[in-house]
Amino acid sequence: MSIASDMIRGHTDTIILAHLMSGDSYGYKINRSISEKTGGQYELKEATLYTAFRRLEQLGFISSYWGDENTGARRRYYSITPAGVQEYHRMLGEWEQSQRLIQTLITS
Amino acid sequence: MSIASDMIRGHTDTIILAHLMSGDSYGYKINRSISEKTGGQYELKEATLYTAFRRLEQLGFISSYWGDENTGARRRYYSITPAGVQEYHRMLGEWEQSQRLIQTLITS
DNA sequence: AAAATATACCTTGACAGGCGAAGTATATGG
DNA sequence: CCATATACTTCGCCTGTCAAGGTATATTTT
Repeated sequence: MSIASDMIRGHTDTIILAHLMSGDSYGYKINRSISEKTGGQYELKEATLYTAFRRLEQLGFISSYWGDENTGARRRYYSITPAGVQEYHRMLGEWEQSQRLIQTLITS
Repeated sequence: MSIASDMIRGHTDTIILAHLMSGDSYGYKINRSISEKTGGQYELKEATLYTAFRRLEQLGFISSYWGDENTGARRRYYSITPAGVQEYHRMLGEWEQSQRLIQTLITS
């Protein structure tokens, strides 16, 4: 990972929700996907990822169920809920806004 | 303040360095300036601001001296150091990079 | 004259998120 | 049979933010 964690902090949840917008998935795969999408420049740490799942489920933004794999390790799948979809859009809006704000503030 | 702190987190130091790029200044004024620049949408909390000053000075990115006001409250002025200027440019680069990364990851 | 407000700085303790480290379990390739 | 890949989980530390409280001086209001 080459990007500072504090830059991503506050976006972890949105990144996960974004992935689930394209359909149910599970932890390991989501992390793989992030790594691929960024050309290996970024990946969530496992502890961070699974902590985020707990938090998002707690908040009602995602729900989970065990997959019925008959081979390999068991997988816990996650679905985004309607509240999660709404939250995702809200977060996107915040990103747009904060992006402009930060740009204003860090260019001297 | 209407913007989530976690969105700004990781940029506090850069915001301060950016301000000092335009010349020496002191805490209260910098915070005012941030508030004005963002139309009141964002302001650093005092504790956060002064913690950041300590951190940046510790790291050698800024240096401080007491102003010689003969009226009003005393002011501690801050200067950006050469190392701070370098760090500022590095941070700007990180911002460009992470901005692209986040954009990639949060748009489904 | 007293009280309120603005300027200006500082410290303490709590909290939340990220993450290193370690552990559990199954399947596959050498 | 052992290493590696897949897949999930928990514990405890670290760091940055911030609410709350404090100090001190000058101006404005009552």
